[in-house]
Amino acid sequence: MRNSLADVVAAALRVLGEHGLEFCSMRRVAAELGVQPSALYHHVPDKQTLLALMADEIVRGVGIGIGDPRRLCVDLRRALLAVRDGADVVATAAAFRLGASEIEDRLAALVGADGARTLLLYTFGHAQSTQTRLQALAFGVLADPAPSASPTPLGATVSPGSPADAEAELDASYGRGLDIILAGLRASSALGTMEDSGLR
Amino acid sequence: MRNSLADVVAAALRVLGEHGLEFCSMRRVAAELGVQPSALYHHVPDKQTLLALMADEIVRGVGIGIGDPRRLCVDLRRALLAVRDGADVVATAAAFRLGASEIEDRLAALVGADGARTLLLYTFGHAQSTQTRLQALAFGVLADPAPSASPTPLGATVSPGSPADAEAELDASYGRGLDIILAGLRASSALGTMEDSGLR
DNA sequence: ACCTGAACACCGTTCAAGT
DNA sequence: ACCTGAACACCGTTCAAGT
Repeated sequence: MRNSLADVVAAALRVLGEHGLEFCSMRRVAAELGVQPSALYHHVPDKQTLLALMADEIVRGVGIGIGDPRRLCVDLRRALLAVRDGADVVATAAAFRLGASEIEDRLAALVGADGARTLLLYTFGHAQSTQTRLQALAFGVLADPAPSASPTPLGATVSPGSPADAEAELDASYGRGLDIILAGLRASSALGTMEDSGLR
Repeated sequence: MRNSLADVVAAALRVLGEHGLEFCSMRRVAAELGVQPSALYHHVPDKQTLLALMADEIVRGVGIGIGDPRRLCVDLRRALLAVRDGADVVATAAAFRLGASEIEDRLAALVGADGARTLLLYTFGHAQSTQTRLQALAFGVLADPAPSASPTPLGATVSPGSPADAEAELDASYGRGLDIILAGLRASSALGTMEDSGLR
């Protein structure tokens, strides 16, 4: 045997990390393996399936042994941001396989199905926004050298300041939104609407 | 003159509605106008810009004269779901132009910047999930004729039941998540953390 | 089991040239 | 101002054939 399915997924993640989702084509993954494009179809039925396997790998081991919903979300976000365009890959795959994820089940056990869904969608959306924004910043697309009437970016309450601490502000922004949702879950469970658990 | 920018955007929205985002290529939009692909580049610098203009059109007029954050979100969701793949188009464009949207500004005036961001990301994410899911249902991909150990779909607390009322359950699912976030905003503003307004 | 080689039906974008 | 025609450098996927 020459390449296994795991080799293909690993190569795809390498291409993703080095070139981004836009250039993570079947042909480039094949080239990364030193193989013809058609060879990939021996391991995987189509590109969508390969992306789903990559998503599984990206979130593998997230929140193991974490019983606190807030820390679980923060850990998921960390995993999404750890690889280039990771949030996009996982969010797209999750849109098809929603409910099939282990993370959602664990979150649902802590805060209920509605709370889990709300937390996950928020976490995916914010992580996607974060990666898009940081990448644009790195490319200088959002250089914004006119500090006069700059529109307030989503997630930044004040002006972005130096490019380096934009990430810190995005982290804080995520945390504040997370706290809003968790406060809402506490309020709802206090009203007896939800199964109350894990919200101390 | 033969075609205006507005004609191009209108044609693109027609292609989107009839064939979906996957097949909404520059070449197909050109064919819809009876024109060569290269002709589009007289009106628009690239495809990304065209998608952004389509997004603007999809959300145009959303929440006009609506002072209640909940109704504003519901109205936005209605607009996203009104056109095929509308949530995808708007969410992708919004990821680049976050904060530049009028809707976000209006929402921010009602519930603060953090609340606005949280509500928007949740609304985009849930609408994307809804459209993906309903389309898969229509194609029979999620036919799921084995009612035994079916995994619980994200957004469905119970089994999907008949295909027709899946949409109603998704609407209700969206509403419950929305109420969680709004309850969190009320709790936070009661703590004096947020500027309190519009949350009665 | 894993891969090659060749093909099919597409993409986005550029650019000289036409009217 | 708006468009054509032709080209460039790509896509995902299929399929017979090789080892």
